[in-house]
Parts: sequence; C-alpha cells; structure tokens
Amino acid sequence: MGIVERKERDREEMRKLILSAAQKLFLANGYEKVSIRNIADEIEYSPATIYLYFKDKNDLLFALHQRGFVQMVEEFRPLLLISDPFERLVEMGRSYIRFAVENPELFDLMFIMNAPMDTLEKKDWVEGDQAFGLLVQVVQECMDTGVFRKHNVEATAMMIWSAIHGYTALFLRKRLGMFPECDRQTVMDDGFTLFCQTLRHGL
Amino acid sequence: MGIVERKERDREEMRKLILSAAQKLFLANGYEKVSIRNIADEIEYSPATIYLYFKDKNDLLFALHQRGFVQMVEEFRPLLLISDPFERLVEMGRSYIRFAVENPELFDLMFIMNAPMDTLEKKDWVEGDQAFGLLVQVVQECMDTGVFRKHNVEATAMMIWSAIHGYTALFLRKRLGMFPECDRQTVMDDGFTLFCQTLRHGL
DNA sequence: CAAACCTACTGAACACTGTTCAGTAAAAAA
DNA sequence: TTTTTTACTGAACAGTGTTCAGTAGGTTTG
Repeated sequence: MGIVERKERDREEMRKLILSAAQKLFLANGYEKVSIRNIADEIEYSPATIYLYFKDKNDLLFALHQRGFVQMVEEFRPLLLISDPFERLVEMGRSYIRFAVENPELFDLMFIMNAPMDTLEKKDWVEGDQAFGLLVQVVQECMDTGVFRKHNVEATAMMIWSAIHGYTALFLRKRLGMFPECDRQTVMDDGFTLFCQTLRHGL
Repeated sequence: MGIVERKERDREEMRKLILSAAQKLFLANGYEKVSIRNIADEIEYSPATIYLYFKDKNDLLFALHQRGFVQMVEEFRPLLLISDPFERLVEMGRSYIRFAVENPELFDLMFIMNAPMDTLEKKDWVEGDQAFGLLVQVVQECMDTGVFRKHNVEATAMMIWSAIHGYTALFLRKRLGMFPECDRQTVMDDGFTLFCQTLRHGL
C-alpha cells in the first residue's frame, strides 16, 4: 500500500514548491514586500492552500530560516579542515561576514528578523545551538593549544560572535551612514582584521 | 501679528502630542502592533490628521528615533566627566548595553529597525555621526595617552562599537536561545567585561 | 459688519495585508 | 457503486497605510 507514502511525498514536494517560490520572491523583493498572495500567485494556487502546509507566515519564514542554516553550514564545512585553530577561527569570522554581505536577506532572516523566532518561543533553537557549538569548539581548541588564555569558553565564544555579528547587523540595517558608501565594506573588513589582531595582542 | 507664531506653536504642539501618544503606545505594545489608527484613537483625532503632521509612518518613526538619541545623549553626558579615557570608554559601553536592556523598543528603533532609516536614504544621519564622534574622541584619547597602540582611529572605534552592539542586537532579537533565559543578561555583562580585558591584554 | 478666503480637520474610500471557513470536486476506501 | 476522505478554493473578515473631496470655523479683506 504505497499510496500513503506517495501522498507523503507529494506533500513534501508541495512544501518545497511553496518554500522555493517564497525564497525566490523574498530574495528578489525583500521580506516586507512579499505577501502570501504573491507566493500563491507565483505557484498558481489559492492563498488558502499555503495554510494547509504552513501554520502561518512566521512558520513559513521559519522554514526558510532553517534552510538558511543548512546553506551556511554547507559553506562553513571546508573551513573545518583548517588545522590551526586560530586560523580556522579567523576564517570562520570572515565567512560569517561574507555570508551576510552576499546573502543579505537570508542572513537578516537568520540573525536579525523577529518573525522566525516568534514561532520558536518556548522550544529551543537547534540550528543556533549547532552553529554556536562549532564556534565553542574552535575557541576551546585555541585555549588548549595556548593561543588564548583560559577563560570561560562560552563567554569567550559569545564575545567573538558578538564582535563579528555587530558589523553585519550595523551594516545590513544601514547604520554605517557615517562612512561613505564605498568604504563601508572596507571598514567592516579592516575592523575585523583589527579585531583578530586585538584578540592576540590587545589593542 | 502674533497669529502666525501662535499657529506655528500650535502646530509644534500637535506634533508633540502625536509623538507622545505614539511613543506611549509603541513602548507599551511594540512597534509592529501599533497602527496609525491606534495613535489617532489615542489622541482622539482622525487618522488622516496624522498625515498633516508627518509624511508617512516612517517619518513618524524617524522623529521618535531622533527623540531616542536625545535621551541617549542625555544619559551619556555624565560619563564625559570621567577623566581616565579607558575608564570612560568602558562606562560608555556599559551604558550602551544598559540603555538597550532598559529601553528595548527604543533601542531597537534607533539601531536595528529598518523603518526609520528608509526616510533618510540619501541624507546623512546626524545623530549617528554625533554619537559615533563621541566614541572616536575617547578612542583617540586612549591612543594619545598610550592605553591603546596607534591604529586608524575610526576603524578602532568601529570595532569597539560593533563588538558591543553585537550583544545587544543578538539579545534583543532573541538569538541567545542557547543560554538559559536567566543567564542571558549575565552572559552579555561577562562578555563585555571579557572584551574590555581583551582590549588591554589580548585573549 | 459681511463676504471672501484659508486652514485644520474628517469620513469614506482604495488597495492592500494575514487568516479562516464553508463548500466542491476528485481520489480512495468500503 | 456508494461512502468517506482528501486537497483545494472563493469569498469573506478584520485589519493595515494612505489619499482626497468635502466641511466647519477662524482669519483676512472689501
């Protein structure tokens, strides 16, 4: 009796169809300018149909948010091969910033927007945990190999994440108006380099 | 002929009335849940009236955003009396975080939300420039007195701002789910302390 | 003082939004 | 073949930001 299995497959495919259409529209026009009706039009179904596959708009956004993490982990995977832990840490930071610049809408959804986190609320944030785990691990190695002094690992990881995230958050939300437009990305890169130096020798 | 002056005063007062009502509602319910109609109801005028005083909703949000900066500068003023530049820098950072935690909605509007920056676009961001200027100044003093090595001042100031901003941005947008709720603020404070140490001696 | 003008304001509308639900046609099970 | 289940939709609801013709009342002019 393969019917229920086929139905399940169909259902999963419909979810993917919706998500792909949504992603396409979101990345093209920004999250604020895409409505459920737009997505429905794109896949040539009624708006109500989308609600058979997603609880509400936030649920849909959360699914895209998860996709974003899959993509990000994919891009980070090669970095895990770098043997020197500090060098690996630096490259992870650089990739974080690059990911934000190259996929601004997706990054926004993953780390800045409120919407996807509202669906979570109580439950815990598996993707976040995993990604943060990667960072904690590399920081731990830096301490083990004597690159960093021994501190609370999680607090240290948190400090590094925040420092790097700060650039991206200010950049994406247009708070770098004090720098000429053309310089903004350079400012971020230079700032990051300076931060890496500071980690090793202080300011 | 004081009539035109009185009209001007009336007009200014109406703007204040609208802004105060808006601020009250926004701080109570969050920006996403307050509509122009809600604000109009609060001041017992028609919604259309608000458009005689503000171009659109973003314009109104931008006015509140400016108010936020006035309030923030007010809270920062006493810190400028601290003579030791590094100590002053540390206290400024601590105040930034405190301001974010104590006025989450306002801080969000000032440093995270898209809406108020959309009205700016071309023009430059005076409030941001000023606030950043304060930071640049204290960093410069830290370099002059030999607390920091000499680097590009603006890049250094930017690095420090980003590092501190990162905590607030992740905290306010609920990306600290990997820590138990009760610890989140401690994590921020400990992280900040660690960052200050790192600035002086490296990690 | 009366007539003209101007200004502040409003009701109603427009084109949207997310979301729900009764109803329908087709597929699956009996 | 009949019954049941499933997938889908049109239409509606209650809300949003925004615009605009129309009006009442204060201000200026003849």
